[in-house]
Amino acid sequence: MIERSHLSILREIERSGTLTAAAESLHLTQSALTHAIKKLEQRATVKLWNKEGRAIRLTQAGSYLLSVANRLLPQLEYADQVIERFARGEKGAIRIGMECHPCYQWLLKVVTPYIERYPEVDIDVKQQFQFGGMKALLNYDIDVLVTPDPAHQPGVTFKPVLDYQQVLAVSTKHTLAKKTQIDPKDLVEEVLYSYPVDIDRLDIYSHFLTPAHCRPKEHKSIEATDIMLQLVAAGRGVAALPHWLVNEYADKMAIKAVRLGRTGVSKSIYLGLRDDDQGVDYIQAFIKQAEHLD
Amino acid sequence: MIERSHLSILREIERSGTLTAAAESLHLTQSALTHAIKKLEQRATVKLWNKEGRAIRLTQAGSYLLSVANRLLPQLEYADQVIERFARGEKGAIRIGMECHPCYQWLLKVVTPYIERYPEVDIDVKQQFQFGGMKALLNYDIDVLVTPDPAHQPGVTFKPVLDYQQVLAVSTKHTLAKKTQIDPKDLVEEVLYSYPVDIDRLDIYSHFLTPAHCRPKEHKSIEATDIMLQLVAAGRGVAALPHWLVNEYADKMAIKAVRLGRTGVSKSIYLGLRDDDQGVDYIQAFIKQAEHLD
DNA sequence: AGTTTCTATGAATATTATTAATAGTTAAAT
DNA sequence: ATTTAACTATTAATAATATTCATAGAAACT
Repeated sequence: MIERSHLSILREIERSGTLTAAAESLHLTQSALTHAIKKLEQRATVKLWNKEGRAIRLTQAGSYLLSVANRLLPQLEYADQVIERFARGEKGAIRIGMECHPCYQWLLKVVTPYIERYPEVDIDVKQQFQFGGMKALLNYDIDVLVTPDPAHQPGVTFKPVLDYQQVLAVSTKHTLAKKTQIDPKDLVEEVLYSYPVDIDRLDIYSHFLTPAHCRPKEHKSIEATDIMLQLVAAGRGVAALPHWLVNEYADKMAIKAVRLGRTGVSKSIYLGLRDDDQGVDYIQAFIKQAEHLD
Repeated sequence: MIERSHLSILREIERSGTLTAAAESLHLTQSALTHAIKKLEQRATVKLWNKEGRAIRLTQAGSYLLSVANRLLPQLEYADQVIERFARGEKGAIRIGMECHPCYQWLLKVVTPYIERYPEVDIDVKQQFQFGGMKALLNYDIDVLVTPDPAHQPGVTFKPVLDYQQVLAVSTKHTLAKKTQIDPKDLVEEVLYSYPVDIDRLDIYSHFLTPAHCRPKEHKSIEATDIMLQLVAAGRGVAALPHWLVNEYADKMAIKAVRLGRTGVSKSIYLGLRDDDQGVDYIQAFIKQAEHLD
């Protein structure tokens, strides 16, 4: 069994030419090195060096092993380095699962500064899960779950990272644009756009319309935020979205954000992660980055 | 420092799924394995596995190391095999130095059966040495020296492998072809062909002409045996060569071998090798092959 | 609940690696 | 030819490491 130490010895003896010098740079005594090569040759039952006086010269078998050493040692040394970076929490991968459509815009603001500080951490964002975000997390398909609905579950911890108001995005020319607040009944004659998710997971229903027993004239779902807001700007309908998202688009499009109800609809975004990963540096750093972004 | 054993552990745990089973196939107790992975993780200060109940699952760092294991272990295992073959004397290389021009034909007859029995041994034949064959041997430029002149030197041993008569090759139409033996004075009117080496290393001089104070009318040197014998067949001259070599060509060409002097000129070919290599199986086998070829 | 299977742990032991001390070689220097 | 300095080998002692034993604690299965 060729061990790493054997390869190191081969390489170092060849590099330095004498056992004494090689022992020195291997942080061994000359005696230890002599013992080591003796044992190696005995176990392999093959001579690796011919000793001529004090000169030492590789046999054919030794030359072969030296070539193995020169090929494999650098790879092992690189692996050491990589593991060290893992250990220092510098290296890794975060697979982020998104269970919250508009959060993508927000996530970008977290990720952008993060990847500058942790260039060795790979970021991967997934938006589709076969059995829901929580399952994906528990099944190690993702490492961080971005969601507005924290579900309690042993082994997973959620942290709120963003509080915001859900507002109604309307065209600046829309009659509702003049109001300071929207009442549920204001929407009964409107076309409402939303992302394609279940109605009971839409806050505009669960926290606003349904309690008031109202519903919009029509409800259309659409995936892309840009297009949704284009349609809103064109007066084709309204959409309930985070205020920061609407404000961002308000510069470029003829849209406006109006508060929902008298007190507004408050929401939070949570990051969920496995307790396993609590101690992982670069994940901690990611959470921190997200928390300090209000 | 990632050791080979660590990589083996990584791979085996992943392969078998449980520590107990992995320990078994690593020829360890479960306890030893548990201790080993604990120590590994401690030294690297990085978790390589997450234990969930009795299930075990690689962390990112662990997955990385596993990929290293899958890449490097096969190479180490192959190296083990190669070293074993070296140890059994099956594998190696013989660099043969030729100091004897006509011996090349003879060498072929040794090498041909040899390489069938030792397919893993590389054969290399060198004909030119900067400082002579002995120096080449001592300097590890060659491993075996084929020579008619064994020179005593500590560290090198010569073995005779072929005894033969040096004969005169003449055209079948030549007047000398009718003689049963050649006298030195027969050559004073002849053109003598030889290989391009020093005259004092040519037996026809040292053992035949010079003792009789004779010399040929003309002496021409030529490298290629075939062409030399073509010229002899054409009656352009005569050449002193081993009898077996002349006999071999006598089938195809109009040449004949005639004994030199009353008793003939006897020669031997020797194989020289370093005492170092005395114990090397495949070299021993080569010598044997050469010896049993008379 | 009981049983089996797996993992973790501490202490004892066995194995292996390393050293110190020293003698023996070799090559170079005088 | 002797001396010196540098290197290698060897033995016995010691240190470091790996492995086991015995056992307890979890988790999965019946």
